Amino acid sequence: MNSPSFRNWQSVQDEVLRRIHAREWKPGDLIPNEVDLALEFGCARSTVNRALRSLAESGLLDRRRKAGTRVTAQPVAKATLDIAVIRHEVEERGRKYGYQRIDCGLKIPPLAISGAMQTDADNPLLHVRALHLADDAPYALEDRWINTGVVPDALDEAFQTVSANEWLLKHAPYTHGDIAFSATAALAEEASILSCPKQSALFVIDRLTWDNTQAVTKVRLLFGPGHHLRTRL
Amino acid sequence: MNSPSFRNWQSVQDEVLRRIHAREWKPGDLIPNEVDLALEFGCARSTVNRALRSLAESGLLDRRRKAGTRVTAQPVAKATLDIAVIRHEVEERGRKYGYQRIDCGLKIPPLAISGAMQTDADNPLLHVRALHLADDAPYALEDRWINTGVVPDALDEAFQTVSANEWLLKHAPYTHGDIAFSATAALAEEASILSCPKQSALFVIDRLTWDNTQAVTKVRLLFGPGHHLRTRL
DNA sequence: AATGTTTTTATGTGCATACATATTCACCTG
DNA sequence: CAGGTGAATATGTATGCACATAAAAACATT
Repeated sequence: MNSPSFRNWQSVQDEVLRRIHAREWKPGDLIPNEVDLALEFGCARSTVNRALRSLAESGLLDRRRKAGTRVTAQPVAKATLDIAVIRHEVEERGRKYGYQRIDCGLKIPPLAISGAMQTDADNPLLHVRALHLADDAPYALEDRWINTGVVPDALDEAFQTVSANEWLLKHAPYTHGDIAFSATAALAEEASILSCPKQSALFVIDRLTWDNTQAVTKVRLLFGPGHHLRTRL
Repeated sequence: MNSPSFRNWQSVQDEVLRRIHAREWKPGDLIPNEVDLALEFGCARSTVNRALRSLAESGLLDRRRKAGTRVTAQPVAKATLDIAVIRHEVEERGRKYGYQRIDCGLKIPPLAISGAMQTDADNPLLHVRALHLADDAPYALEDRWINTGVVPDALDEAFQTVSANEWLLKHAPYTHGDIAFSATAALAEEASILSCPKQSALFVIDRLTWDNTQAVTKVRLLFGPGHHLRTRL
């Protein structure tokens, strides 16, 4: 029973992963406690702790004080999506990025918008629409409302060359956000902007960004047919 | 300049977050090193390390040895989606879960499937189609191919009452998976199963699960119109 | 049996220290 | 000046120890 040196937390983690995967420890099973594992692996308890904590964070282990550590029965796969600036997203795929502002101006928003952003119904917000291009073809249509009460500087911007997407990241701090993915059929105008048939199935990302209790911006991104959002898990 | 006790890593993290958010440390800025921060906060370096490492994991800080720690210029928002078993997903929304198997049998898969799964083109796979219901209304259509070479036990299952979704999680180990989200227009048969109009925009999740180098299963989930996948960031 | 109290136990965290490792930066050499 | 070399430095991690904390389990009390 030579223990081939599990002296760093990565290798401890690998070994634990191996045992889970090899079903030596089955889903739902209680695994040995940290002290015993440290003894077996010939390392410090804190090293084992680091490894197990990391696995718990990624959802493979369930840990509770006194109750011990067990293999998650039905691991909730955690797909981590990287929502980057659209320009980066396009360039990372090796395509040329392009940007066209469509329109921009202060407007009283629809009730659905002021409601979601919790602003007064008669309070005008900055509305910006723009098209993101990849290799000169339409990539995504951005429809955004900006709370000028929170980001007054946005009023001085026309978003002609810099997308609101990027400008806001640089100028508007935020604490958290809600994001939702869905599918919708292209309306006539949307279809014409994205140069796709009317009623095409579009991939949608809705994002609402908050600075503590105040909504900063609400954006809807419509992606042309065939768009895929991929990740690993 | 009283330092009101930053003696645990959470409060250190909160304070760092506050400074980033208050723009005392702006995007791109280099922040003080761990030793200095530990001194300022009156705690051990390892405590500061824990706090900063955690922030780096969530993408708010960029850390490099010797180069130091800086506030991420354009934070890549990491949206973590929890992809649970569909039954749990439905029940968590407080709705009644239902399940109907549509069909199930060994079949030679289309080339697109055998190609993606890297199985021989003439190798039959187990094909299962099923409908998931929420409050007796169609919720998601599951179309799945199972590699019986990897999960031979699946042949003994008819998936009449237990969904392949759940059965596999319990019986088939896997190491990793690819997942993709997109939108598609409902074909005639899909529309009829989901009882929605033909050509409706459906939300799609495609998942391909691997056990090391062998594909375990490939599944396509079609969600009815109006479905949203939400998360926080 | 129902309820409240104490003990036990596994994880969670903090600290001081030491050493590892990746980079940068300054310096040296041809 | 180009290019290589080595010192300096910030983060990364392992260790041993101590104590905190949650929660189960054992025990006592009514």
